[in-house]
Amino acid sequence: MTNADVARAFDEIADLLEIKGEDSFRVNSYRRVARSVADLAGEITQVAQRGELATLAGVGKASAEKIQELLTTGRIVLREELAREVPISLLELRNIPGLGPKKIAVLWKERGITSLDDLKQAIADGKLAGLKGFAEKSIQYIRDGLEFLARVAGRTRLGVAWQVAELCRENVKQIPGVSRVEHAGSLRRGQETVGDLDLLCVGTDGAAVIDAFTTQPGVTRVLAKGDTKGSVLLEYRSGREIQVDLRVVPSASFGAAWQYFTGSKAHNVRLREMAQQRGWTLNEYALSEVEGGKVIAAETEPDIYAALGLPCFPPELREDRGEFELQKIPKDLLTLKHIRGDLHMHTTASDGHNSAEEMALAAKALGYEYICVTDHSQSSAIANGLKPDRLKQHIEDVRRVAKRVSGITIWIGAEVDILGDGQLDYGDELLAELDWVVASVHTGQGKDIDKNTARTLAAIRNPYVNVIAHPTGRLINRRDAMQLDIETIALEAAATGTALEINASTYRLDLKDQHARLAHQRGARICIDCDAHSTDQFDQMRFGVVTARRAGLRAGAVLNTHSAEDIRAFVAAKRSKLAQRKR
DNA sequence: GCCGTTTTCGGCCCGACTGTTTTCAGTCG
Repeated sequence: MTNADVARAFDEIADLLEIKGEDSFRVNSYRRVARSVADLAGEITQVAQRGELATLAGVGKASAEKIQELLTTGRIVLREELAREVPISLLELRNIPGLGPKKIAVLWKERGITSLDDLKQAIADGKLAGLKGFAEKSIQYIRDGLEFLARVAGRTRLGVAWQVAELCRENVKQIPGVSRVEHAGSLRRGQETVGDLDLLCVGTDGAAVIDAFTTQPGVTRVLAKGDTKGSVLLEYRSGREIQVDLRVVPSASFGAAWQYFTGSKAHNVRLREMAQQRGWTLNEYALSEVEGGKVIAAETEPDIYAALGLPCFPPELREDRGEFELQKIPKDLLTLKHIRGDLHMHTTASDGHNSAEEMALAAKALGYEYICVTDHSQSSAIANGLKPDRLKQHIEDVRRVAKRVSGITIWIGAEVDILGDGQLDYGDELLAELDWVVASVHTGQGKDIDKNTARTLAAIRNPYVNVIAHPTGRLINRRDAMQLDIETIALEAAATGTALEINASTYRLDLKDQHARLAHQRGARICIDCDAHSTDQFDQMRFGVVTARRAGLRAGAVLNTHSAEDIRAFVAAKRSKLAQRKR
């Protein structure tokens, strides 16, 4: 049973209670438990074994018992009782924009609708006529929503969302009277996927700005349009749409609005509670006194946080995952500027699109001090992996490039497959000729957590392996992470002097934020790499950095913020240490 | 259902927009 399974069960209970019309505070407490478990870096099963369930935020005695019940029996009696009262298939309807628990309850109780198909049929048959709260416009809205669901499945990857948001920002900047435009929402917080895009702007004539916004190229539907807020569906690629919201706010309250719309929701709830304790209220316009409405702070985010006695949290940390316990934000929290090189990339020798020289020149142009070329090993046949003789030739080729290109250190390494039994795809003698070795699992990711963990541990113990790349192997929106005991892996990585990667490809972002945080806490060094297959993919480093910031990593914790000398020393230390151990 | 340097009971964040409303409920973020 995974953390996600447990979280889903609690979310379902919350959904069912909500449709049933249960007290919203009770509903919220189940959602809180779901989020707490989903955010957990370790395994919920292990927390349960240690008897520490009730120490999780939002988990009290009753919830702890239900988690335990789920882990031992595979079911929660309350959930099954609810499922007997409320058809579980009703939950599908929650994905339709505009349908919340109340309206779903009406559809169910008044018309016997229990599923998406029921709903489509009822609309087609005109059965919703005369239903309270469902006039013609609402029905059309639901019709559109059903279509939207069919077209847009799920959340958009950060990398894609970022590009669309930048385009949108440029469009809004061009609107007359607009003096400032910023990203907000989960995009600004650097979440790995985003549901919609939030933009914030200062403009002289709100209605005119929203008017221009809702008629920009690519808009397929206007969801809302007022004097200060507009919401549209934007087609950014044929058949792919994303919702974009724009708010127009006064410059004097920009900070309050930016803070508010950046979220996260949970972070803001905590903040407003703190305001309340001081007799203040916080909304998107200002932090102000409840009595009389005197404004305490509004213009900038730091003003607002400072008034509440808090440091101005970087957006990436605003998730209510413990940031409020921080006294101050470390000055050296990782930024893109700290990154001095990239140690995982591919060239035309395997499945990349550029030569080693082209990659080196592109990296040099970014100001990098070093790179390592790491093409695929022989088992990755689809990726044109190198057999030993080809690798030997490749080593010579890259060494020649290294001599030819000045101003950047060019190392030769390999991304070596970790085979099913934990053995590596090249023998130690060949690995010893490389400057740096990336090891990763590409095939046979099974369901057995112990097996997966043992396989990776075996690779970590090889004296030549310097980093485990994309440790869980997930592909966002495509393939789940392989079950892995990250804590054990991190401890062994720390003990052996092996780094764990944050793969910055926006398909991966692996380790993810919470895993990176745990790995760092257990002493493992983190290395952030783009896994670039072409020169333009170096720009994904920003997303790796954002992920590291969400993990709270300071520059020093990340290996490739250090000098080339330090990297060499890191490699040498492991080789000599494990060689001694063998003796 | 959770939680507590004002509390073990009584609270639990806030506003815009929409549609169907004669004054507001529901949804959303």
